[in-house]
Amino acid sequence: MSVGSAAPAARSTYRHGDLRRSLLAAGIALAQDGGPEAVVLREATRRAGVAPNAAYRHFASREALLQAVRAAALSRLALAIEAELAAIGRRRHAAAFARASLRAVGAAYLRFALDETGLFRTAFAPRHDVADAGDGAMSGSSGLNPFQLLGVALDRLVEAGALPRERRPGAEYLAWSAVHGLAMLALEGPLRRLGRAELDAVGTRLLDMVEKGL
Amino acid sequence: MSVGSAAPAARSTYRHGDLRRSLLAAGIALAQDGGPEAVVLREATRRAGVAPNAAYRHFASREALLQAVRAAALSRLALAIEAELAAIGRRRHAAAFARASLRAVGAAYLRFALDETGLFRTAFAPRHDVADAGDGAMSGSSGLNPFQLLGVALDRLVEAGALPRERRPGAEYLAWSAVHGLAMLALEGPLRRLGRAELDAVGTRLLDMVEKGL
DNA sequence: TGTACATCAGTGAACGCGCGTTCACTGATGTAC
DNA sequence: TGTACATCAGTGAACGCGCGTTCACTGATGTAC
Repeated sequence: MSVGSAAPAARSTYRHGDLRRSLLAAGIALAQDGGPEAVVLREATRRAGVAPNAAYRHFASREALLQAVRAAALSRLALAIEAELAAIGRRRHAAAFARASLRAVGAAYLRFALDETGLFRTAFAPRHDVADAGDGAMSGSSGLNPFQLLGVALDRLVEAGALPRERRPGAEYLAWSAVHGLAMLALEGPLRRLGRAELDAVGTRLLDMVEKGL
Repeated sequence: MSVGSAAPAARSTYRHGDLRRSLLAAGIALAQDGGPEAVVLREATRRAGVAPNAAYRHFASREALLQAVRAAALSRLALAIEAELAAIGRRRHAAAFARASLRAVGAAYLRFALDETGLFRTAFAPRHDVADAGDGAMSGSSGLNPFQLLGVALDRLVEAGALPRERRPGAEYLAWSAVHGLAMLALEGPLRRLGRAELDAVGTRLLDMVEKGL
C-alpha cells in the first residue's frame, strides 16, 4: 500500500494501481498546507505521478475532488473529538461527566482548528454546486460526525439534569457558534496576532461562557 | 459627483475625474455580490470605463484595492451597529440599558452578515501580505470600529454593575466569537439551509446565552 | 491675456501564468472460449 | 493451458480562459513667465 506519499512518485507500471486514493491523499496534503483553494487538480496529479487528465477517471471535476477532501477533513475532525471524549476520566457525578464531555468536544474542535488549520478551513469552506452528495464518509470511528458528537455531549447534560430538556433542541447551534467563531477569528480574523497560550485561555473562558449560558 | 455607478460608464473626457473613488465603488459593488474573490482589478476598471492598467495610478495592486474595499466594508458594519445602538430607547435601569446595548451590537452584526453577505465576507476575508496598513477608515461616524463599539457596550455593563469588572478584559473576544460563529455557520456552514426566521430565533437564543454566560 | 512647458492620468498592446477540461489515442489487464 | 478480445485506466497534446501586471506612449491640465 504505497499510498499517501506526496512526492512526485515515479511510476514503473503503466497502470497506477490506486490512483483514486493517491489523488485523495494528495488533495488532503494540499489542503493541509494551503486550505481549500490549494486543492488543485493538476497539482494532485503531479504528486501522484500521472497525467493531468488521468484524474477524470476517478473524479468528475476539481470540485468533486475537493468534496472528497472535505469529507476526509470532517472525518478527521470527528476522530479528534472522539479521542478527546475517550480521554476524559470517569466522574463521580453524571453532571460533571456531562460537562466534561461538552468541554472535550469544544476543546478538541478548537485544537483541531489551530493545529490543522488547512483541513479545518477546507472542512468548512463554501461548497459550490455539488448537490450535497450525501456527505460521504465524514464521520469518525463511532459513525458520528462532529455535529452529532456535540449532540451526544448535550444529551448527557440533559440526562444528568444539568440542562433543562426544553432548551435542548437547537442547543448545538449555540455551542457550535461560539467555538466556531473563536476558531475563525483566531485563524483569519482579528485574533490572528494572539499567541497560542492566549488563545487557549480565551478558549477556556469561552467554554465557561457556553457552559454557564446554555 | 457621478461616482458609484457600476455601469460600464462611457466617458467623454480623456481624464476620468475621480477614478480612485470609481474603482473603490466598483470594488465595493463587486464584493457585495460575490465576496472578496469577486473583487477583480480588470472588472473594476471595466465598470469605471477605463483601461485595465489605469488602476495602477491609484492602487499599487489588486490586493491594495481589496484592502480598501475591506476597510469600507468594516466601516459600513460599524455604521450599522451605530444605527442599532442609536435606536434603543432609554431604560429605567442602567443595567437594562447596558444589556440592550450589547444585544443591539450583536443583532446588528448578525443582520449585517445576513443582509450584506458579500461585504461581510470581504470584511473578514484573510489578508495576504499588506503590512496591515493602519486599518484605514474602517470606523463608523463615531470614529469607532465594530470591535470598539462592542467594547462600549461591555463597558456599560461593567458600569451598571451587570458584569464583574475582573471579567471585562477580553470579554469582547467571547461575545464576538459567539456572534461571528453563528454568522459563519449560517452563511457558508451547516446552517445554510435554515430560513431567515429560524436564524433570527437562533440569534436571539445565542444572545441570551452570551448575556447569561459572560 | 497669451504662450511654453512640465506633470502625470489614462491608453494600447502585450506578457506569462497555471488552471480546468476535452480530444483521440494506447496498451495492460481479465475473461470467455 | 493457450489465445482472441473487450474493457477501461492512463497518455499526449492542445484549447480557451481571465487574470495581474509591465511597457512605452499620448494628450489634457495647471502653472510660470
